[in-house]
Amino acid sequence: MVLRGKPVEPAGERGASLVDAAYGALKHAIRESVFAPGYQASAGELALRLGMSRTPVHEAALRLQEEGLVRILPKRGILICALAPHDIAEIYEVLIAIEAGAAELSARLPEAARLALAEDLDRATSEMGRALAAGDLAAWGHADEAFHRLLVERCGNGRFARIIQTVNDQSHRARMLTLRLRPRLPASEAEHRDTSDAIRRGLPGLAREAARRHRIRARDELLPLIESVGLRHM
Amino acid sequence: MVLRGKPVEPAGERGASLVDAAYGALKHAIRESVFAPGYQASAGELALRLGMSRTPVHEAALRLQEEGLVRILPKRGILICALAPHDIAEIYEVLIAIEAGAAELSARLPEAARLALAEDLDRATSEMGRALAAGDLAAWGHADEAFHRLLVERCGNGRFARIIQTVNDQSHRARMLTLRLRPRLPASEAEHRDTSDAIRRGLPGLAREAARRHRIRARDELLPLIESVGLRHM
DNA sequence: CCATTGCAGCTTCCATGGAAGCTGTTAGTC
DNA sequence: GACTAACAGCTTCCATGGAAGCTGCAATGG
Repeated sequence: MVLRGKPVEPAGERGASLVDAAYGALKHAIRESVFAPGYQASAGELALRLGMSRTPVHEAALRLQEEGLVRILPKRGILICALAPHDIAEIYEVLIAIEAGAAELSARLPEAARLALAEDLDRATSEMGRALAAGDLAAWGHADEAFHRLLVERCGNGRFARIIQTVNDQSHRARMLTLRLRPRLPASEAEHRDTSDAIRRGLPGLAREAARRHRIRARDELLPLIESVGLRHM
Repeated sequence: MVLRGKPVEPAGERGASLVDAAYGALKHAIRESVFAPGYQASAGELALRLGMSRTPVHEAALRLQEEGLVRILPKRGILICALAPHDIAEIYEVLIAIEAGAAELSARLPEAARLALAEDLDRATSEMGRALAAGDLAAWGHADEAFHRLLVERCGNGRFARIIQTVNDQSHRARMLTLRLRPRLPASEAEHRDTSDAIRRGLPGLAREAARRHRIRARDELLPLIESVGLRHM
């Protein structure tokens, strides 16, 4: 067995279970492209890097496979999955459907929760504006991510949050790549305000349409870009 | 270790892997209520029933936990998850959002695929009518299930199909229970026709709204029923 | 030169046993 | 009688080793 890289960060030991540690470390490594897509690892090698035996690594790989981040090739190894443009298109469809639903649900929350949520959403949107003015793309990305995460995590439907979490894990690498490609970043801000306003005012239909339009526009802007750049996988 | 029941069917051996066999057998057993919700099993007991060792059972349990069918309680055992009315509400929100998206996508398919799909959808709907006339509730349920499965499996987005598969696995037991409770089964038929017609004619907006209305009505009819019957979990 | 076969080296798959943790009960103490 | 502590019996968690399978290369036969 040959080690082809540096040891992977053991990732904070938060879950006390070795499986959780391996899961977190591997997921982090994949998200941050420590392992490039297409890389084929073996459980033994990863176990050595993480300082544990093969069993917890294998179980973590099963969880990651369930989420679509890796594929376990029987008797051959663990393959880091690549994303094709087609996958990005599918993922956007999921975002459109679920976030629209989440916005609608949010607009039906009790008034106090609605107002607090709209407040927090606006805070994230303002942060995007500041980051854009400062030319800080990374900060803009984080604030945008915060907005969308708030929307699904506070809408009251845990299954929505879970679904979004899964596709976000898959598409995180793509987002990092495309952040630099996108024109018209400012347009997002106005659409975010439309969404949070509708939530604040308790208008489910309007909130749903605003969230929907936002994601549809982003998709229609991004997909051609990806195709034109000729990214076959990422 | 005490055996509290008959052996579980080994379930067809389709995957050649013991993990797949265990996964299929356990999932089937849960869906068909061989294991009641709240039942707490141990990996050792299940392994004995399935005629294999604890490892593949444990790995199957991990997959089932990822899908929300069981919870693995550290050092205590495998708990079959129960569904509360709140979960049914969440699941219906997912169905509303995803199936509406699937209907829209289906209406955007190339004409040949659209026509073939609409044809198959109508066949399932007709089967529902026949079953209802014959008073065969089980057959009605199967045909209804076929309609909704066709809709998401043929829309072209594999992630939609996967999400629906997951929530269906969770809610299958509830569906079996509530089939007997529902009034106005015939209403479903007309709404199914609305959806398939819009798909046939290639009208995405109409298809989306038809699918959406159908699931919303079913939810608004079903949830109060469940609450009134006082089902705490199922 | 090309096709086939055999083999070496890798991998996962699965069984098994020891370690450690949780729960409920029982014995002991105030 | 009420409360605490220890323990027995259960469980999962994790390490490890043997078995079996896949791949690519080298040797062999045409």
